[in-house]
Amino acid sequence: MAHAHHHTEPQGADLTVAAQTTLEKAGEQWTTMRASVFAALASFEKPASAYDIAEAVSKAEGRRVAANSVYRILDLFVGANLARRVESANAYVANAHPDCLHDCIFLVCDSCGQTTHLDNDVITRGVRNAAKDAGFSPVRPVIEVRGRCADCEEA
Amino acid sequence: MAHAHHHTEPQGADLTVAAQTTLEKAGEQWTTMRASVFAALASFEKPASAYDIAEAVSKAEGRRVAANSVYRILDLFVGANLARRVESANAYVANAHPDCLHDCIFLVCDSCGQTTHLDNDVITRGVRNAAKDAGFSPVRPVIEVRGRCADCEEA
DNA sequence: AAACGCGATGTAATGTTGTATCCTTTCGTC
DNA sequence: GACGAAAGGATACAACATTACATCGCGTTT
Repeated sequence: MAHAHHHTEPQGADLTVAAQTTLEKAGEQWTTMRASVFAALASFEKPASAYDIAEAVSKAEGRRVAANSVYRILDLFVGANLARRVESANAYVANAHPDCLHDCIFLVCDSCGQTTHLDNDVITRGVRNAAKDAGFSPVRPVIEVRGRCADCEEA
Repeated sequence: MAHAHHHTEPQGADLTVAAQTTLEKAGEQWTTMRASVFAALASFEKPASAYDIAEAVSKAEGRRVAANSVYRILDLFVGANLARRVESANAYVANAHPDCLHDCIFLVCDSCGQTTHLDNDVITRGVRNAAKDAGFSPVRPVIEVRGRCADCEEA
């Protein structure tokens, strides 16, 4: 069944603590580098590319951080559900609820880039089932919608 | 409601004729270059990148065809519904039913790359409605599933 | 303490995907 | 044939992603 929970968005410190806890529970280390990447990722209000993050961390640390280090850490984060990749934008967003595993839906505004996150288990279950019926198994749904957000529409 | 139609896949000549007809009906020209790109695209049984296609056309024509020409034509094709872009693979597939406009769902095998195409209007309608309810307004759903296909699973 | 294994990170190079700019060709129309 | 518009070619570059290999820190073994 659909589990009920509030999706109020934790900010700043809370978010980071949740991320650290989750990562450590998964048997991975919460290093300073990982903390920096997570902080940078969380500081964007739009999906950020690996290069955006590399640049942000570089600036924050006063040293050059290479893209591939960022990619490695982002992959780790995605694997641990601390972050998600927005496929249609080649970019990443922090996941405010790393302990909550459901598939999600991203609405990406083509005009301003703002991305909102929906959870709709009815839809995602439908997609999973459709894939399973076609013989696919294991399955990772990618459900995104490109369009114009309400703010950009009225403008 | 879901419209009923058979999705038997037209092959080769039929597919090309349908593509040409549709493109011309849209007021665009069916040039030799476009025919070559379409033929190359249709000749792959998996989603092909623009560079894959550039290479295939280059080989077929015995001259160098640059990626940007291919991109231009693919964009045209996508706009006219002759082809579709698989976002999670940065690649394109020919659309066997250019006259049929519904949103579609791609199942992409992470192991062999084979991609199958589903139509499920119940799901796509759900996604469109969810986006609309969130204030999004023109809307282009991207629904893809990464996983392992039946053939790769049993192996 | 020296040697070792191992995970994390750094460095550099390279590969892949996508756009921008400017120029030439083609083709319909007059 | 002259002309303008659409198509395509050439080149460069920007953005995204991976690979191979070196190094560092740290706990364990000897």
